[in-house]
Amino acid sequence: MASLDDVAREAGVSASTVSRALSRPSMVSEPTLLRVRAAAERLGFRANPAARALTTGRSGFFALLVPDLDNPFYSTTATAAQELAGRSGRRVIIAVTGGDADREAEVLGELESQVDGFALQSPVGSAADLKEAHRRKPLVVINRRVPGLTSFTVDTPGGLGTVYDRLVELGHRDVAYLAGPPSSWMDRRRREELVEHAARSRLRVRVFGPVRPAFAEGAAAAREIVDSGCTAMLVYNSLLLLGAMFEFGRMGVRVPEDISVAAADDIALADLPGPPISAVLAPADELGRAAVSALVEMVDGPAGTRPRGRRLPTEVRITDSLAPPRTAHG
Amino acid sequence: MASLDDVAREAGVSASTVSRALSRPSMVSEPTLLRVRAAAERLGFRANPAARALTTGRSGFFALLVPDLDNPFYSTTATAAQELAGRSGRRVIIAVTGGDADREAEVLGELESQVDGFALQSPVGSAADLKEAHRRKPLVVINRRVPGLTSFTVDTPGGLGTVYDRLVELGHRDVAYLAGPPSSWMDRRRREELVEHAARSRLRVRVFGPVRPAFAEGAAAAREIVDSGCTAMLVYNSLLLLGAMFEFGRMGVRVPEDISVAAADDIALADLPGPPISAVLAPADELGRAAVSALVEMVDGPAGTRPRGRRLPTEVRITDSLAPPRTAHG
DNA sequence: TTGAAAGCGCTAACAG
DNA sequence: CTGTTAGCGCTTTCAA
Repeated sequence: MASLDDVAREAGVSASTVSRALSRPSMVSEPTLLRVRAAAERLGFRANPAARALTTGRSGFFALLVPDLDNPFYSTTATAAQELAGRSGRRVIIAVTGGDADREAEVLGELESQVDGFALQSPVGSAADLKEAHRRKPLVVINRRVPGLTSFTVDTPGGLGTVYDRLVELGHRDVAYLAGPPSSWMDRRRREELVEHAARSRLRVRVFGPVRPAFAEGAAAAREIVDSGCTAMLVYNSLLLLGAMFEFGRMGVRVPEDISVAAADDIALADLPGPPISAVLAPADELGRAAVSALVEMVDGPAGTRPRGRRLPTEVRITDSLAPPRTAHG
Repeated sequence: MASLDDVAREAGVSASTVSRALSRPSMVSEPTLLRVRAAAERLGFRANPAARALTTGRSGFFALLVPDLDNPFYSTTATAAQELAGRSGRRVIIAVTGGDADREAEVLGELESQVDGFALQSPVGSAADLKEAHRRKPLVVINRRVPGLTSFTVDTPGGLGTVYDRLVELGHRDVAYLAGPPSSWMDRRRREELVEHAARSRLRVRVFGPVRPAFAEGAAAAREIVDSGCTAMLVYNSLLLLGAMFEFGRMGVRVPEDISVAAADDIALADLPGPPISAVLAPADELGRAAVSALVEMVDGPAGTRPRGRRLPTEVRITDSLAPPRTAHG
């Protein structure tokens, strides 16, 4: 593997000139620049990242902590984050925490010296712990709002509100909500919104779950929800909804004739054949990109830079998967 | 952040002694060891990975290249690989290639100087390119067999054979195979097996697809398969099968009364309510762990060590999702 | 068993 | 604009 010195020799300049030419081209004269580049090219030079990290104190890595990779919402965020980071020559280390607070803290500690910043997807640790971690390294939070930290969330509760309104309009009174993991900040927010809506309308909401956001869990909950007599079902995420609808199919329960359905995100719901399903569309990829941009700002900007977080808007897709309740037909 | 020197001062020894105590404890006397450990503990010392990498030439990172993270088979492999690597203080960098050969090569190049070895999940590059990459860094292949490289595969074709046999026994003659991505080596192997089986029995096999292994694609293919008159359906993976069954539910097609089904892996099929579904169970997590162990061997062993690859056995689960064809009933 | 010293490959003052 | 000089924090001979 060619080193900086090899390139310097090849180009007939000093090592520092090569270093400058390659990382701050504007500090070098045109002809030198070209000569260095040519030499580097010829030798197939690639800067040793460890050496660079040692001098600069920056590794070029960001860590993205995710509860799991099976949830397509997370894997979408992760893929997008990685893609954007790659454009500026950085890499994203994805670490799976299992949604466990201890594991999360552990990973944070282990990675602290290896990365330039952290993005935490739906972290479960206490706000105090997260802020403490942020004192040591730039850190942004995804899918949860932590005062004092740059947070990126999606306005899913607002979107759900729109869906509730539509259900009221259609004449539903008994609505099921199939809840996601209890440790999820977003699920809490969604339930709050739901309770609020229920309070100011004739809507009765029955909460089912909480469950892990997996296909099989949605399927497992389907019968109970149907038996409860609810005429509409809102679901924590699309994976659960698909699972529930899968079971509806086997049970002979029809959508929307027998039950109206909508989910809180639409990963995997897209491109489904047949009539589209109502959903609150959350830009999972946008979330990943926003987190990375913020981290880049924090790392490149003056120390202590703390970019504003954002709440990304959702798109509410209301389709014929919402219909008047059976009893309302007569 | 405390450095080795800080610990040395705190413990009243030299930096080299601290280094030895922490990485090769047997080279240090008992009392010194204890003193050093205590000092390190007190200061919360963590070795700077960049410095260590610079001297040793090893980063402690492995790279795992995966086509995508949405496929639960891959995310399972990745999670297991990461978990096992963590136990020996190593990390796995997951890089998403999109199943694109150019991207795969690019990532291989970019990461070459950052990692100690590569694990390639279902790589699409030519065997020559993979071998070339292996000359530069330890490399193992998952889900594809490349002569001359340590490869870990699963005997899914063999498992599928068992399923075919059962279908023949039950009296099926027209079987559908919903194929996965054409670039997939495993899909090719499965189709070969299928053709072979068809040749030596009365089984007629119709191939549908190829499709991306996604839920929606399975759903999209369902109608065509039913309309084809096939009485049984084998599917590239469980995600596709779930999608197809989802659509069957909406169409009123019953399993197994109207069509028998089985899939080539069972991620996401497990824990489903109702009667279990026939599947060739592939140990995705075992694959990830095998790859990491092999890499560890290669890195720790003498240069040029090349552990034997393995073909992991599958478990064939045959259930009532396979039944005699409708026409056979009379 | 321990310490001193050199050096991994790069960047960043500091002169010139 | 370019070269010289010091390290970054660790591991590893080599001597003691």
